[in-house]
Amino acid sequence: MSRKTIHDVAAAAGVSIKTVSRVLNDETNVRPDTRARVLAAIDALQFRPSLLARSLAGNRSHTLGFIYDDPSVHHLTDLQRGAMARCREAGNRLLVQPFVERGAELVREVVGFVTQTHLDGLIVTPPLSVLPDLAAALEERGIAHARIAPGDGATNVPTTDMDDVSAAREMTEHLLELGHRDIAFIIGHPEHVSAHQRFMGFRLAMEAHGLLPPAGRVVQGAYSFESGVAAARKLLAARPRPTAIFASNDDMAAGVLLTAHDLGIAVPGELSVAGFDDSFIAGTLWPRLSTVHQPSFDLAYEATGQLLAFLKTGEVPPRLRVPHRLVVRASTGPVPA
Amino acid sequence: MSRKTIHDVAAAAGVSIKTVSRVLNDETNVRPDTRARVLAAIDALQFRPSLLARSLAGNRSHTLGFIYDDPSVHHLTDLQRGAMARCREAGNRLLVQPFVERGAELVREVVGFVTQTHLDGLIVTPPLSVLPDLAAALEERGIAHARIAPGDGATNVPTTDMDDVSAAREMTEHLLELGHRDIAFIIGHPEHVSAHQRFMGFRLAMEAHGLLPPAGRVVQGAYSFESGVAAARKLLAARPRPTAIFASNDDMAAGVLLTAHDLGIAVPGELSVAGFDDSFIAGTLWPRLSTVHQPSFDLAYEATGQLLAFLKTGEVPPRLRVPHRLVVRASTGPVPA
DNA sequence: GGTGTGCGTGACAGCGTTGTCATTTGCGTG
DNA sequence: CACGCAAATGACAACGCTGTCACGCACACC
Repeated sequence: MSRKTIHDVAAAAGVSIKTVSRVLNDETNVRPDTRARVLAAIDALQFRPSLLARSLAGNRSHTLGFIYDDPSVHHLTDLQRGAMARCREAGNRLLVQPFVERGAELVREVVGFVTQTHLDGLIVTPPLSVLPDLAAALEERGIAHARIAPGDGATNVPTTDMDDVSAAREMTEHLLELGHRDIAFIIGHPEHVSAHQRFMGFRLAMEAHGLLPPAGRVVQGAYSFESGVAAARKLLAARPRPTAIFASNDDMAAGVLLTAHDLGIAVPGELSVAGFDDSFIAGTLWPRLSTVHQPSFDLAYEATGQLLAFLKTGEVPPRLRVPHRLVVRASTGPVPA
Repeated sequence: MSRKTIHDVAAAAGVSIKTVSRVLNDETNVRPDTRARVLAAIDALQFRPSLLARSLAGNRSHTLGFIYDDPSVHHLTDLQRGAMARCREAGNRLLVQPFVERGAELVREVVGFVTQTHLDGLIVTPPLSVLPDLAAALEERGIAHARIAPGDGATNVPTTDMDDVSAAREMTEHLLELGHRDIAFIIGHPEHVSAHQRFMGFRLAMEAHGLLPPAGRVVQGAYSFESGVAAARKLLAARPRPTAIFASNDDMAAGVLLTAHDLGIAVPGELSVAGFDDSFIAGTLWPRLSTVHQPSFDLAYEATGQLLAFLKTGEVPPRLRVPHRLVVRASTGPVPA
């Protein structure tokens, strides 16, 4: 099957290739009957325009890049799905690419990626979205992009995020309402701003109740399941034990849950466990995990929409904050007597 | 930053664009000092060749498509990672695209996808890899592709799979060795051949011990967590209860585990639970799930390698069977007295 | 009836590479 | 020192589309 080209269609419809091009791109100034004739020819020949040629000739590739370096599978998958869904609706494609480098190397790789593939724009996900040198390089070179959860501070590019501070505060308040006072906290990967923000939310809620997290009750994690296990081992070895552990994402909370089970500690009878993200895993754990629903899909969906809008109009839409939601399930309960 | 082109490099190096092209493509017949001069110019200008132009002019896009329609997040993610890793090594790119259609519609969409984007080839994952009309259409049109786990039967395209039958048999034998006789089985999504093969392996092992799965002990699932919960509810309501449940993937096994916990049934004390896949989730569950390690990453990695080799040499490599491995953890134990 | 206006259409030059083929260069040979 | 041949290089078309601009034509206007 030799490739059908716009010339074949033009010949079949008895028009010039330019008219075919007009029909393909829904341009005006084509007589209805001409358009119909071209459409019929396209259909008859099963013609599909070459996106390569189109991108090369026009100045837009109708392709966005999605760059990431995320340890959390579920969160990432949801982000990717959101971005892809929005791209699909708009008739664009999404090129997904991981980047593990940092600093100048990262900048060079990303810029190379964009130039090589003629990307229209880039969806930058955490933790890449917080890197100032990458942000600077993209802006300097005029590479359109949207940032997901880049942390606080003004940006002059499309930005979406959620209120991690408030969300963590709400979860902490939920634990406080259950009577817990001795609450431990597992911090996420330090490269992610969300890790700091969630910790901040925790502290604010505690302080509002006149509480300070006692020494040894705050442990550094890395958003991974294993880091949750390690943190839980440390926390649960202490005497007295904390009555609740707030892990700042679900993967780490899963590690806490597993460790508690291993040690024969009843959840939530003797220990309450809270997570963050409401990822797939949260509903599969026993007891079902109390967590914060993080709108990962929406975050990426909206960011992509904003980027597309920016590309069209050139105007930077205002920062969009996607709502979160406390999800109380079975892993949190009243403080033991 | 206006785009740097091969012309800029040619001018800077004082050679023709064709010579630059030769250097870029590692062709012979370029004097070492000329090559060095061109390389220096490329470096100085931070030049990156346009992949679009290259694909359009040459006849290869150095891009493979990865098509899927899989309900199991973890398995899919691993496949995708494997394919991407192999592509990276070979300097190719991977375009990931889901397809939910079936029949003629699917064929049209996939073929359109390939033509539009000038794909060099396609990695076809289950369950798409089992569809005969898709396979026929691809072969008829001469679209190079590799199939992952297409089921039995000869194929004349690069193919990788694992031995689902033997793997399921081994797991069943493991349960039999623990003394279980009343073993229930949850079948996977019927569109996947692996579902049938795993069930087959289970039956073969049972029959080898003179056992037939009693009525009501075999339940249809769909490879999803929810279907595992539903199946477990049914199975665990029966009196007497089975002493073991073999769910044909980990997500369903997670559902079984959760349900058992909800019902206060001790695992593995009163009930052994086995899964299949050894996905991320298997290690996060409590008790840690006994399962079969399915080499998803390798499967896709090898399939991609085979496809690349086929594109280069035109020879179809022999079907590759990737080894699996029984992973006995804590969810299976001796039959209760 | 000449003129301006705007719609519908086509010719043709790019876009940034690779492929083909012609041409130049360098070097060993008689 | 001329000659021949292979190695090195270049000119230019081609890939399949869009952008630019020019052209022809119908229509309304004074």
